[in-house]
Amino acid sequence: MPELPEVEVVRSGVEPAVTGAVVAAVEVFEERSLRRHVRAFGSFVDLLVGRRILAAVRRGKFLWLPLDTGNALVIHLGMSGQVLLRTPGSPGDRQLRIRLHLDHPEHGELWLNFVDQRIFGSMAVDSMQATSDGMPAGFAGAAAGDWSGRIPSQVAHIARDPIDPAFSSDAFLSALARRKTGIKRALLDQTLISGIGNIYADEALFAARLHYNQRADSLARPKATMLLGAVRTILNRALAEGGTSFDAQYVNVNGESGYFSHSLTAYGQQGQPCPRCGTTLVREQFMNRSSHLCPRCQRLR
DNA sequence: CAGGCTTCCTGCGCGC
DNA sequence: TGCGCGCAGGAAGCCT
Repeated sequence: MPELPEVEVVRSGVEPAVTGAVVAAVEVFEERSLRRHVRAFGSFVDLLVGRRILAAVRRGKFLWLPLDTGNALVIHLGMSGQVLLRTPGSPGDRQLRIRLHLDHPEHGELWLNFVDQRIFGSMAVDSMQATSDGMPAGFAGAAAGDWSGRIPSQVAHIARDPIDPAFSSDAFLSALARRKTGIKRALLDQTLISGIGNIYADEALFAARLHYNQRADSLARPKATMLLGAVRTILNRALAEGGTSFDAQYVNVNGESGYFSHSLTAYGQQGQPCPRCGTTLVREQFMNRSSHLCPRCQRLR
């Protein structure tokens, strides 16, 4: 469920704690949380212990911590993943899957707990490769370094997200115009545009008055441009509402970090009147998940 | 080869 | 009260 804004909250929250820290030890409590770690590349623990973390970078819903070896610790939260910072000796978090013991030159020793109920999330150490366009691989706050133009290999196929300065609106709109699939499928396709999940897809489609199954190639360019604008507006609003400080992240117990539900006008609002026309909002099954929409404002054309 | 379906997962809430 | 089922959905991988 974490989408771009929630992952960015995690990134900005852990950034001060991990940047410059050395990994002193690693505990893996759940092997399935390493599903995306390629064992042939080396032992997850061995590739981390003794290494210094250089930054915290995000593209879409993917987060990675570049290491002084040139590799990166790749983190994906999946459906239910959380990254929690803890004082050493703290009582164990429920569903704790992996723990990193960090030694930070300023903050001292701390634990980075990877908690994940459904185990759709994962951690992996991966090699890095140059970005195909030579631009910074993702968002890293104000930080920059040799790692900036490099991306973990297993993230290389993920498209840039719409709030990335290097995101090409033109290329996206052109690709959209060639897609024969439904517009919601396209929005959720992380190789086309990243960072959008079920919740913000529904929000953006509501704002743009589009039915989830409207074919992507049927949208006139101005309509597609308007939809992209709606996506950006919604993601930026959630980002503004989700800002969490280092201290807040440190003590955050539930760590769910958002779902900024007060700003949702479509998702989960079935049965409520449409804010535009008063028609009752509905929930429909689509792609094995639910879509929330106004049957009057968002008609299939 | 684009498109789309299946699979992986656990906790919670609901109905009987 | 307790059991079992349905539901939540990100993304890899497979099939058509």
